[in-house]
Amino acid sequence: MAELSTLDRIFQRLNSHDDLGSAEYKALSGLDFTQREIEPGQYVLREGDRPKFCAFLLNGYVYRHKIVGDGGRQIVSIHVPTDFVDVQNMLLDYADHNIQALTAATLMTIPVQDLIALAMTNQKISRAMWRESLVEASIMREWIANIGRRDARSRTAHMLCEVAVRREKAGLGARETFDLPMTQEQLGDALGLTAVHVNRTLKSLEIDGLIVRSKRSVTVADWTGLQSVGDFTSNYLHFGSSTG
Amino acid sequence: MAELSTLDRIFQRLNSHDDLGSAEYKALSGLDFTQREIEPGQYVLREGDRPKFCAFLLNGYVYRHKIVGDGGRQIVSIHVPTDFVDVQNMLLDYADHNIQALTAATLMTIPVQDLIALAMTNQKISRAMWRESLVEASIMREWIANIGRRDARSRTAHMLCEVAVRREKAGLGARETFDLPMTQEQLGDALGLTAVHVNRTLKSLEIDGLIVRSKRSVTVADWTGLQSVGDFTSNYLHFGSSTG
DNA sequence: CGAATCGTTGATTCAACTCAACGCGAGTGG
DNA sequence: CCACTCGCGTTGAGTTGAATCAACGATTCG
Repeated sequence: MAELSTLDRIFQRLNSHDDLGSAEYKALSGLDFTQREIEPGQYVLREGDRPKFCAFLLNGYVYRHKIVGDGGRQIVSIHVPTDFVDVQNMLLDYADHNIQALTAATLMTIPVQDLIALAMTNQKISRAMWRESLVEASIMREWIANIGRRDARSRTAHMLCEVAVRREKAGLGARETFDLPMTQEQLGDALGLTAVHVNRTLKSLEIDGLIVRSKRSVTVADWTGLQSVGDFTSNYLHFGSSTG
Repeated sequence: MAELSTLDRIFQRLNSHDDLGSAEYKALSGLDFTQREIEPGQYVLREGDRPKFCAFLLNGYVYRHKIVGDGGRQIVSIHVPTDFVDVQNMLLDYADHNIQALTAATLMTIPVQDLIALAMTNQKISRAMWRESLVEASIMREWIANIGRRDARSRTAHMLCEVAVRREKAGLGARETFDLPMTQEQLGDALGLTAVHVNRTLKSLEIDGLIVRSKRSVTVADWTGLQSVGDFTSNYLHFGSSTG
């Protein structure tokens, strides 16, 4: 498979939501893209900021989080390449959460106003971007259920499955080969657990032969088993377009 | 204040997201509305169903929930009158969650295809509905943080604050007078707690003078106190339009 | 090579769950 | 009109999953 251009990747992503044509491709190509390299831990947007750019993630991991009153942090979503990391804020006056790089990452930023203007004049793009935000919301609902109703083992397995499948869908390799470079502290913040308990939970999953760990990375060893422990199905990821 | 017609209420709701004009009012009035009365516990939509209608809630409470593998239930959102209860599903091929009436409720249903068609031809309506769905997503992020990072007391107080404020915003009376007719079982399913623990938590909030309970209803006794215990601010509800 | 960050493990505590009994009010049927 | 049931709320006792506290390894990086 030939290397895809950035524009192709954005087009392909939106095209997965709605059937786009050459008019849309042309319209997208007219956007004012800026490539931006960010370092691990760097903030893309802070709570309270007015969003000025919408970003398409080309490389690396990015996550969004909220800080609660006692200083606790909750990661509310994780983004893999080909995700838009800012559709959620596009039409809102200020960000209700922080966006931060997990690893070194490459973003393609687009001025929010331009993107809104494009969506307002192109139905298909509007529909595709809207759908993108709805699928994200569906993932959030699953996270609510995951954190609210599954125990640590199941919850952790579920999250690993989700990231594995989303990476695979994005063309980043088979689900069995994915790599998740999060610290146990960060995993805890995503799962509503403490780092210590994440450590014990991962160990337990490894002992059961479901995952393999080496250094700071996790690999799936037994997909079926992990899926079963994690009570995971990919329905809520809504692969397949609205017109299909 | 004169009684508002259903159409006025829908217009007003969308107008809170984006400045609409008479063209939008006229377009909305052309929609094929059907009023539908539903009973407590009745399903509006089931997981896996293909959404055919989008509903505007006129009266009563409605909630959405997911069932996890071990039979546990997690409520992922609660709706008060003037909420749209189905924008989340509009562009998705099948529902990833259930929608059920909490109390007797009145819905105004609109065929999904008609509403999409309208949005695709009217930028302002499209933008307003899109924004409606983004605000809902913001509420879900707050729920993730609430369930993941706050203890039972704070978590419960936070949810009470949210419903109180959303009801007030919808013109259903001051936040101190709201009534939440949920069983403790249902509250538990919304908060990721058991009914027994909800009972103890509510009791504790009442002893501290933050709420008053009588029969199956909760009233706010000390708003400032409840807000403080619940670590609640209304930022994430994004009152105020995108153009303001 | 030292410092800092992150992972690992054990001991202990605690918040929330489970189990179980009982109370209460609304509705129902004899 | 009372007895019965049923669903829900309340309370206590005991258990447990996850948090906390604390120490020590391992890894990375300047």
